[in-house]
Amino acid sequence: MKRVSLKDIARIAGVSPSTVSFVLNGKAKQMRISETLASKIMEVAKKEGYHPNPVAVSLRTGKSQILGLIVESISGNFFASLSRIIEEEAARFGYKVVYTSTENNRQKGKELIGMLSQRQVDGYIITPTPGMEQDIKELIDDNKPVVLMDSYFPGIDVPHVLVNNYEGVKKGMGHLIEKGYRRIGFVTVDLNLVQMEQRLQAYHDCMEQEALSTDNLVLTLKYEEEKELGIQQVTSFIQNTPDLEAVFFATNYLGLLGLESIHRLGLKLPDDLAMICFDDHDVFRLYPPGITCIRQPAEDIAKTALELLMDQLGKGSTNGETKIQISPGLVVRGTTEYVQKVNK
Amino acid sequence: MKRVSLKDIARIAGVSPSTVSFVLNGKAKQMRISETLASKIMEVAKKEGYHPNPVAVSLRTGKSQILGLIVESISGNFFASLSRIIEEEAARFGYKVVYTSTENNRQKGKELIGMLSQRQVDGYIITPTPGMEQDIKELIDDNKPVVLMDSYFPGIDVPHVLVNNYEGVKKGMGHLIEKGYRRIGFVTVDLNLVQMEQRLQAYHDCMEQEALSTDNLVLTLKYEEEKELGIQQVTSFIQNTPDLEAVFFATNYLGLLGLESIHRLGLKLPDDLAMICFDDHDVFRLYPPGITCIRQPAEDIAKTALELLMDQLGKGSTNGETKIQISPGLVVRGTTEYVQKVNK
DNA sequence: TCTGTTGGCTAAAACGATATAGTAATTATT
DNA sequence: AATAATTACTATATCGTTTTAGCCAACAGA
Repeated sequence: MKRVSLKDIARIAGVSPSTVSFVLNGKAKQMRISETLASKIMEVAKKEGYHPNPVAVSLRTGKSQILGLIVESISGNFFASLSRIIEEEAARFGYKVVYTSTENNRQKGKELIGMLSQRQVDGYIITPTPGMEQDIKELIDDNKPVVLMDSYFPGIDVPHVLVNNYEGVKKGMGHLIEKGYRRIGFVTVDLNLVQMEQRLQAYHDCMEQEALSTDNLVLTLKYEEEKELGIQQVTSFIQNTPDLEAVFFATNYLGLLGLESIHRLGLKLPDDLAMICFDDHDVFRLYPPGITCIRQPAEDIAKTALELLMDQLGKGSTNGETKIQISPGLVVRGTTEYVQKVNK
Repeated sequence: MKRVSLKDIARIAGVSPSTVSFVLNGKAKQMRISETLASKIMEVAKKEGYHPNPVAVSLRTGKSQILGLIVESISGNFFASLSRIIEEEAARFGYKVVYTSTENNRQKGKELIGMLSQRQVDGYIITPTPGMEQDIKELIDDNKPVVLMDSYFPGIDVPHVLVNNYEGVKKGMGHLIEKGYRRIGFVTVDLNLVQMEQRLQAYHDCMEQEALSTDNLVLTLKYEEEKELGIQQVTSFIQNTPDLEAVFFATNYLGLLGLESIHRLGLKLPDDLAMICFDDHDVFRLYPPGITCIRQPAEDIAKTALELLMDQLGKGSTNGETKIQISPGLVVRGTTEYVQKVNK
């Protein structure tokens, strides 16, 4: 059951290791190895069940055929499906994917560094968190192929793909307003990331456009906070905001907190309160009456991210564009379907 | 920004690479390198920011310090938390973890082989699916360290850790019966795995013990089936089973199907039907009135699995036992709390 | 003085591949 | 006929480590 090495099959075929290497790497004619010998070598290799040792290849070539995927959280089905698609796509290009998540070990950016510093990967797909800016800068200074997903840093020039956050919120707000809601609250988090800013900005713009006040209608939670504390803050926000008709949650995590809060307050969706959330979640589909949300097209994002990375790795279909925003979809469910509100 | 190699720091320190290697691997006194030289080398290494190239180490030693984790599905929070804990624990022993899931590429067992065949990992933690038996046999014949998680093959002698499925169902059934439910259905899947058999067996035993019939009360879905088809089957099962009072779902995936079915039938939990599920899920906690379930102690399972693996890798706290079953917990939520039923 | 031991290090061969620079034999060019 | 060019391969260095076997002093024993 011993692994056969290239040397082994060279010995068996009665040729030199170099020859075997050339043949097996498809450089047979380029190195003008005769057809007969080439096919003989192929045969031997197949018969002996030869598989190159990727570690040796990696050491020699400096390439690992591995991509590093750094997500915020492996659980959460947005990232889960992202990962799955990326894995599939990467496989088509002959790459494997290794995952790390920043949420797990709370050192966030630092865990990333650990991963980065071993430099074995050929490219990075990263969903950035605030602490990472410096590390990412280092990566690109180092000429490592990097693609940012789901967010980006305005200060650094690096390829990225994310959903059009502004458009997403605008769609959601348009829907709420069309349904007759006017007193619309917005719950967000103090994450210093562009996508969060864009979402909030879109909210403000939409409200302003309708000449609606946003005073005391925005709740900003702290990122590093306990879940329970978040729930309490949302609860009191809902409770203490007069005439609140609808709440827009800026992330699905916030939406889940909101669900707990609403549950505790004994409010009925959407009769007592309408809700909409940026980003979908299993729970939103199942939790009656279904939570209306802005859905990020995971498949598009993942595929695009991989394309951008492959471009950098020289396997690209280079269409040139490196900063891509993808249109999100509005998924209307029960929490915005209270008919009475329309006529109010 | 170039990587510094061991050779570099040897040159800088004015010694041979061997000496550096010895010092850096803590073999200084064993190889009787003088204290002064040793500390000088350490200093240089630190100053130059030396990190050994894991690829080279791996090639030379044949060890990668990487563990392969093969789960059924990366999404699903049972596996998500398993992975997280395993990653943490592995780090304490100096191992990294790479994930693969069998669900993603539907070739299941075959995807595994791809992973296995590259043999770069030092050990395997696997949640087995039916097709894998042969592959796992090969692994252990090959003397690779393997631990099975969440299930095992009675035919092969390999360390494993899983929840005590029999006990789990028994707990759940005991709870239902205590609450007064008698017409209890059981929804399972035709997966040919011990844990599924044990769950079903426990159900039958419990019913028999109470002298209750199980005729037409068991629904077995096909594993490879479309989700929608599953929902339809569960729906018609619930609809066509007279006097059905409660349903025990054998996995959380089935429970989710059940939830959809119940939702579509417009039944109210637990008034119209009680439900309990093996294995917890985010949705079960949030979906009103909360789904009662049997919870697998993910942390215990993960830690134990890693211990078993470390035993095989010679870093063990070897207590000898290699086949471990862990007691599950009963999490009572709203779906089994319909007070009227008790007095029925 | 010669041999034996020990201390303190280094040379060099792996690990399994790839890629550059040859080499020997044949064929083409002038 | 002598040189150049081509064909069909091979020798060898290299990637960055680890590890076995040695080497050279210095010192001890006889």
